[in-house]
Amino acid sequence: MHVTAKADYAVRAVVELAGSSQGSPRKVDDVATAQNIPVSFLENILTQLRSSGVVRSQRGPEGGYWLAQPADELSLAQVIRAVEGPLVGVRGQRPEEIEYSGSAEQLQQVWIALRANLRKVLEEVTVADVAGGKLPKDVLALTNAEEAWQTR
Amino acid sequence: MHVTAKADYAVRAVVELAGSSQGSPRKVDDVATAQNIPVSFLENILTQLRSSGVVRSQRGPEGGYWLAQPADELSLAQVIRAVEGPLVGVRGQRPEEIEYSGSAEQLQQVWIALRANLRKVLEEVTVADVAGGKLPKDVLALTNAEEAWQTR
DNA sequence: GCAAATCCGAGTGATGCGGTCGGAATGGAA
DNA sequence: TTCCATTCCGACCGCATCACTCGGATTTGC
Repeated sequence: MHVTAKADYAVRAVVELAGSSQGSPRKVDDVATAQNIPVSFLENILTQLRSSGVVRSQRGPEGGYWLAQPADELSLAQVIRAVEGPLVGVRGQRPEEIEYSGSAEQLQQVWIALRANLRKVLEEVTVADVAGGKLPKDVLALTNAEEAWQTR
Repeated sequence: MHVTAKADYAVRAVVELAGSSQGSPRKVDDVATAQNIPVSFLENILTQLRSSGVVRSQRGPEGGYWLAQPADELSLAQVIRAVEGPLVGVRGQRPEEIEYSGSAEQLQQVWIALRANLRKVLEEVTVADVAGGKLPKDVLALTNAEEAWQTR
């Protein structure tokens, strides 16, 4: 259950792009320094985001990157999938592919439920939500229960 | 967002233990063949589970492993934490430890919300639930929405 | 004392993570 | 047409983690 640096960077980069003026593209160096991300790694990530259709790019001077869609139509799930693949995997397989036998049979449903609850957050929250500082209220409700902040 | 083989094996092993008679301990080889887990790896895992207090053990002939607590008081979260550490990490840190600045500031709350929703499943489902094939109804509700089984 | 089991730590091959680097292609301006 | 800023692309690299294995040492029951 680990969010990689790449996924974290990807989301932050996209959020940063959402905060820019729509007219002109944003340079990699800009985004990198704004979000404190290693430049050449970010270059890498943005290329991946482009080939997944999340961002567009322009070469040459005055070039750079911008969002391919309006920020309020782009979910965090889309961004993360673009760089990490499937949201959740169990031993490298998707939850619906794995099979258990015997007393652990119900386990598959647990993983499915897990993924469903992950999606509830990541599919709903858009890049615009994060950039604008206004998360959906049911997501916010999850963070308000103070036990949510406890370590365990 | 990846569930490792170790975590999967740990849960299955514990579920298998829950399905045994309470009187006598269960041998590693038994559990391994029942759940199709590599024996020496499982040995490893059970040792970890024991040092976390999830299972107890007995050495010598007639020895083996059994649950340290009633199966209906043991959550999947406890088992997973015993072998994997914290349930969710972002770039190796816990969600409440990381700090963002600028336009990505709200991201921390997203990760917190994510974890909260993960916990909703893993803290609630007990080993007894899985072994008995009766998951809590709100967890089951998550799997009933047919979109839960879709790939995306 | 013997045999059956757990205990324990070290080791191992493959894979992925978190980047870096060197150029090639592209586009705008002079 | 010639710079030069920028993206594009693939290769590479060190390190950690993953998924295991192995060889004994220790405990326990008979």
